[in-house]
Amino acid sequence: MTNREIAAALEEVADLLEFQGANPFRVRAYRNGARKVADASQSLVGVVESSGAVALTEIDGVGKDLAEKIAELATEGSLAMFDELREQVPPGVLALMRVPGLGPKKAAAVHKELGVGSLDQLRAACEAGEVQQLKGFGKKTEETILAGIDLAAKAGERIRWADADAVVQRLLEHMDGLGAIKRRDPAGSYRRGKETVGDLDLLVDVGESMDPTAVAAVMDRFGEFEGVAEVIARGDTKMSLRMDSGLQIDLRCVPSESYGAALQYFTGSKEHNVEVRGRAKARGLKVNEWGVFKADGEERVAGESEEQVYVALGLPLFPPELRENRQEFAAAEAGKLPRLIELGDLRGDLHMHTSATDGRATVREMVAAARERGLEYIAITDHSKRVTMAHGLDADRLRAQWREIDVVNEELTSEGVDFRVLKGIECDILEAGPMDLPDDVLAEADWVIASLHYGQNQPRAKIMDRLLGAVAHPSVSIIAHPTGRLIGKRAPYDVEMDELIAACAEHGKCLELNANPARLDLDDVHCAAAKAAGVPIVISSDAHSPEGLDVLRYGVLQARRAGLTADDVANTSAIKALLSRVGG
DNA sequence: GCCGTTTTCGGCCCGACTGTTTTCAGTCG
Repeated sequence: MTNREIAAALEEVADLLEFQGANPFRVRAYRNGARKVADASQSLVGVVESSGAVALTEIDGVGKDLAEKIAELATEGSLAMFDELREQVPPGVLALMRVPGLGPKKAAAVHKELGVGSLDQLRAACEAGEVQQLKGFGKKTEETILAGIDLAAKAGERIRWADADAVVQRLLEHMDGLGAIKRRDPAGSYRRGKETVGDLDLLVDVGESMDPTAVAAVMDRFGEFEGVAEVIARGDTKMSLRMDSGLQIDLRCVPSESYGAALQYFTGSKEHNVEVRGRAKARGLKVNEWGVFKADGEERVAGESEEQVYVALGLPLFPPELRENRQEFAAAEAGKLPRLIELGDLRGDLHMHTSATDGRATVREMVAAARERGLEYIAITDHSKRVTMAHGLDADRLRAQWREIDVVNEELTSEGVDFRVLKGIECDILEAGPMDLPDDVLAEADWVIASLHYGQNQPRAKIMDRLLGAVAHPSVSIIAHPTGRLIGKRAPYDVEMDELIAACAEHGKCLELNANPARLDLDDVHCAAAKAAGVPIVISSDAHSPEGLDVLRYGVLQARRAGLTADDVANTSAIKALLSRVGG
């Protein structure tokens, strides 16, 4: 089983236990375990095979029990306790808990009292007016549930960060200019730069005192945002909207003295905050969204700025991208919190296409676009001939393009421009294993990307043969979009990432972090694993047009989540250093 | 189910909002 599959199983165990009314802390332990498994950079099957179940207890939050259950999943592919739980809880009941407003208690009630075991039955029971008769339920609750059933399909659907960003920018533009707003920041998983975002949070500083008039003005303006379908809730400080698209946006208004605490709190992650609060408690302090307080009284120790909040707890101001309770607390204690890479650190872009294949611009136009964006070098890497739909290049057309690149480089040199174009190719790894172009052609290239576009559904052994063969090829510099996943659309191909990373380390090859917002491949966990193995990451745009270069920032955000510094990313180097570091 | 700078037992983050309630449970983040 993959780590992801093991994590999904543990997560479902937690759901089932929660439905049964189990000890909430036991439920939390399973959820926490699921997250740790999903975040693990090594394949846990491999860990269990080489070191046994006991090695898993090294993972923080995994004790003897969970270690044995994870090992059982890893070696057997199933878990006896999981199967028993599934027998006790009818299938379909878990879907009930995904209806907004229906948590484990209410879901259990409708199941126990009314025999409801599916969304269809729940709808029927609501429409028959049976649900409002239950103790603790009423007419309003029934209506909420009925509306929630329709939302259940959409709910849980996360949007890409880049799409969330578009909404955020529109929202900020809509809100800005209102005098009642002193400061404002989008928070939540958007601020942490997660590759997908479930809902949006906007935090607003309404001034020294929570002037009700100011709050009302902010909330009124918020409610007038274009595309609002409904106001879900509106209280004294908090308001929630649902957009036509189904996206939920939460607004929180806080006084200036609490703004930093609120920003810290609403940025999350939940797991990071649990740790923060636990640490506060150990220091005799209490943290909530209003500030840091002495545990025994009302005295506020911090709250105005986020930095003050962390400092009061003896912690550094963590970059939002690292706030996942993965390694950040340990790194901070060791004084090894990384200085994360920034967009300005990138000096080149090593993956892009031109109109010779499926791109829209010429080599010269791509050079101009890259120079406008402050880059010092690019590699032109069009598709190879196997990619017939894109009119991929054969050896002759490729060599013709390289002659053109020679001319462009000579022009740049004669104009005194410090910019260089590398002669590259995105060469397919054919279904049977070999590269799509002859070795002597690849040997002439400055930069060879190896990619897998066909036979993506092959079994793991075959996929790995192809990838490892490419890594060992003397002319190959890098594996592009190593898992092939498209976020929310296409599953990754069956890659044993540990093995691929180890091979890259052995042969001195790079792995790509493809910055296309639909790909972001490698993901943050795998990037961190590559870093740990000393494998350089290359952040690439895979641009098919001049504007396509602008996606680099999404890749940088993902790299930051992985804890990457400029040194971990090869294309932060000047051209000479790059080529001496990673061949070509 | 996990964990230990007062602990191997007894804790485990904290508050807003809603609805069904006259003081609180459930849900959400």
